[in-house]
Amino acid sequence: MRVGELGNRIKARRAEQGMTQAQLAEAIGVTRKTVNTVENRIFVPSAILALKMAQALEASVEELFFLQTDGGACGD
Amino acid sequence: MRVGELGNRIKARRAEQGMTQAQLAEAIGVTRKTVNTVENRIFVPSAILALKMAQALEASVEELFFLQTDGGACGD
DNA sequence: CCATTATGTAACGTTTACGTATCATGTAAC
DNA sequence: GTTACATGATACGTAAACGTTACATAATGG
Repeated sequence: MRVGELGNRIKARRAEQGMTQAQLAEAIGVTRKTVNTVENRIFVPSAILALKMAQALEASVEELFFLQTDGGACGD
Repeated sequence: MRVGELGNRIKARRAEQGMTQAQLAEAIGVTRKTVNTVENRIFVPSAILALKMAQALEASVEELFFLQTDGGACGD
């Protein structure tokens, strides 16, 4: 599975802010599953969700999410 | 209809860069319809598309897209 | 008037985001 | 061992993103 086009630094930013997945989910009005699956790159979030996550984690969208060429050799 | 949560400045940025919808679409690898419908807020783009559009238009995602409270009184 | 270009929009189909609910795992405290 | 918390992951369903194709419209220029 795995998305492969969109990388993110959600987990790291969350840790820096001392937030759990559940707290982040609550802060932006989605379920914990949504935070979890985006964080683990099961699916690509909408622009709205990306903006909200960035806002809640006090980062820019570009700091939190980034496109990746998906060369392949990168062990997850 | 209308999304109502996500505003954008795609048209203005496109004009500044002198790009048509078709050119922008080609630049980011989607159809013109996709550019058109996102620009006119028919639907919310994915984070990938938002990042690519921002990149192609030399803007940040936050410059190009923004959350709106949808108060209503704000004429587009 | 006719051709071209940029844009808006609609129908139809496939894929996928996201919610709800649930279970499994690892860790820490008791 | 069990209670609690944080995380990972699944099955199922609905709604929406996005592609393809096509047509309508305005603005421009021959």
